[in-house]
Amino acid sequence: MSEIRSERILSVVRSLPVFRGLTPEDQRRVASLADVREYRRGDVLWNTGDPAEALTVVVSGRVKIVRHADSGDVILEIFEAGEPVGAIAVYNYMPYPATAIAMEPTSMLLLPRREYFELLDRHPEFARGIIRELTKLTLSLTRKVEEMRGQRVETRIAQLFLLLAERMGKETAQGIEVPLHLSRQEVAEMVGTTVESAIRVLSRWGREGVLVTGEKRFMIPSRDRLREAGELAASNGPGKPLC
Amino acid sequence: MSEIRSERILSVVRSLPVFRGLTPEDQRRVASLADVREYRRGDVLWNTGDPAEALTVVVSGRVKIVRHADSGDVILEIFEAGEPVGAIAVYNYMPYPATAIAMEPTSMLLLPRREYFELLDRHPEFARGIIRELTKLTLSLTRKVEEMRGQRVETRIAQLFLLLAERMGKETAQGIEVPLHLSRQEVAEMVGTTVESAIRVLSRWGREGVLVTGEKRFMIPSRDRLREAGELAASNGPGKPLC
DNA sequence: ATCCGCGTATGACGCACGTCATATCGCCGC
DNA sequence: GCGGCGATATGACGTGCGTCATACGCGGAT
Repeated sequence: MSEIRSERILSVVRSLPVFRGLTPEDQRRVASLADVREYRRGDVLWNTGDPAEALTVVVSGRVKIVRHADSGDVILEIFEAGEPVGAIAVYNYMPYPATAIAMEPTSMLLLPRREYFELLDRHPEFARGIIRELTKLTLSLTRKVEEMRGQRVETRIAQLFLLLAERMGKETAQGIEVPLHLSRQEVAEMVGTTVESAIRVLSRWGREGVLVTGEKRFMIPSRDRLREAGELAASNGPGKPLC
Repeated sequence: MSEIRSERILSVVRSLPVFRGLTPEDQRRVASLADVREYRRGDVLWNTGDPAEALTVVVSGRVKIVRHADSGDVILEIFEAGEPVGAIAVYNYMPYPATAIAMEPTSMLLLPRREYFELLDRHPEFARGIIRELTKLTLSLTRKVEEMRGQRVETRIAQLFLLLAERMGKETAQGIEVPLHLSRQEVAEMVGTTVESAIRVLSRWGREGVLVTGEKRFMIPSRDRLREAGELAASNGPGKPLC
């Protein structure tokens, strides 16, 4: 029983890119100290303010990072398989600055902080991998700030889905498929608007065939049509009163 | 001449917290490889897309990081003395993702990438300092994203100045002084709005004595009054139709 | 079957704020 | 002196979208 479990954890460790640079014996050590946990959609991995005692890496599934503001929640980021979540908090002995929630059935690997630091010190390659992830995160936040400003809601939603298509889109016969179950509420939280506005845009695009919501996924028949739907807005006649 | 200069660079290196953990001989080595440059207000340190060939640390003065979007510019961050700027870009061999501009007479220390990496590898303490700065940056961006959403312009400007007061405010007889020369345009770019809106809010607050613009600085007579000016908005009667 | 809760959808209303136009006040160069 | 330029200011106008209300379909609980 426990044998089977530890065998499974070892294979999980081997499968994660962050641990690829380690020696086989270090991988075994990591596996012996790590734990794997399963979550269902909606499960809270941790809340804002919880102490960060372990490095958590997404093994499969997806996790959203949410900040609760008075004026509604904001989804800061979505992490996928292979990505470390909350590496910053663990590193700095700080409480988690935001809440983490599973968006689908998800399994996570947990590595105690102690061991995390040891790896950082002994394996420069591991450290670089972590820093690279931090970089991705920073750039993504940067882009988010830039997009948040001024832009119309339609534009932001279009950009969101174009980005998602780039990150996790699969080409199919009918266009690009984004295999992600996002509620209208979640879309709203990602672009910083209200549910109603998100619904209005998405249902209209659904009718127009620009972006079709399906069973736990979205379809983008044409990247270009989505892009221009976001750009030209309700611009009807000539003259450009829009920014 | 060159002697005097290198002497000066050495003292600069010694004065920067990031290099404090180094051995004296390493400090001397860093100083011998580093360079110091001076800029005036408005000078461009680098543009978006420029190759990042050196780690730059603010010695004195202030630098703003700007992203040029179609719909206007956005100020992402302001760096002060002691803080490394663009550490991410250098680390990842990537072109700078944003433009850096001096906001005041500013001097910067430039350390070639090669040496930067050597320090990272040989001095874990140095690496930790860098990661700590990255952390601060990430958290700051996180907060920015959260504030950008939904909030009214007044609220965002109030939060901006409360934050600045916290970061660089000095208590005086008339209140908190923020010794920073920000044009209305720059305020607008920091909170993601237009010059006109920023002007309207700031000039009104000036008349009301909530936030007074002075010669290259701002005065906040009362933190609380500024806070409530941002919160209650034009809410007059009871009932809360505002978010 | 009935009720409740949740996600989705759609309409009406109003306001905050972006846009455009205009004006004043320095400061600089000639 | 004058004209041009940039920063600050203020008013008028239009609208995107947040707010509120209402409605419908669906799954789970009793």
